[in-house]
Amino acid sequence: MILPILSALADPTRLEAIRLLSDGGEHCVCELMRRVGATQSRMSRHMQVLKQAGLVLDRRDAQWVRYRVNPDLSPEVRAVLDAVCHAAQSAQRSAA
Amino acid sequence: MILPILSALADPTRLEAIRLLSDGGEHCVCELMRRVGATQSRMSRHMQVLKQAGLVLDRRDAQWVRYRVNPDLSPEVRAVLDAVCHAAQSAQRSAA
DNA sequence: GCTGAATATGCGCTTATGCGCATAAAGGAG
DNA sequence: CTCCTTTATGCGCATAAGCGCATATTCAGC
Repeated sequence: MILPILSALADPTRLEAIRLLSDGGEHCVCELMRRVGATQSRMSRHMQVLKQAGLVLDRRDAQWVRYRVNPDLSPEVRAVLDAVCHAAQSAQRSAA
Repeated sequence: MILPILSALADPTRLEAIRLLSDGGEHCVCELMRRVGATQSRMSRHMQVLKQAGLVLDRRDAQWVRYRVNPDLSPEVRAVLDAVCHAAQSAQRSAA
């Protein structure tokens, strides 16, 4: 279903987080919270929401938890994510 | 900004409504409410949200108000909308 | 085992969201 | 002017969402 996906993306903290993850790499919570400007608990909870929506996967690595975009997204959902990230990027560019 | 767009789309009633409008035509509130299965006030309010987000335009025609997808959406937003509608349609197809 | 860093979670609070109900407003028909 | 249809809106309510704070949990290093 696309609705939980949209709900998950419709939040500034989560949108920024998944935009950062869209470089294809893995990023831990502490890095995301620094770059997004969120507190620890807030960042953690938002990542849970993205995970629950199936948009991201996490992996324990020592004391860190590395998040990445779910590589097995359906083509349809993938297209939505790409379009959203592109639109977010364009908006940011024109604001700069 | 893409965030209000996503918030507007992240609701079942609104998503279904804009999916119906995505045939490119104009549709009045009474038709939308029937096809979506919503009460009148609910439908009216949801259409206001879509309008506020810039996704749709409305036009008074006698006692009806005809809604249509905003033809002047930026290409980026248009791409998001298309991807979302396509994903919603696919989900519906596989559920049938 | 102890300490510190990284992450998750329980709790209470505040605000936003969606709803129904009733009513107002706008316009056509007689 | 009156009545009917269509649409919008004020109001109150119930629930969801997001937040900070404190605390629990997990793991590495000593």
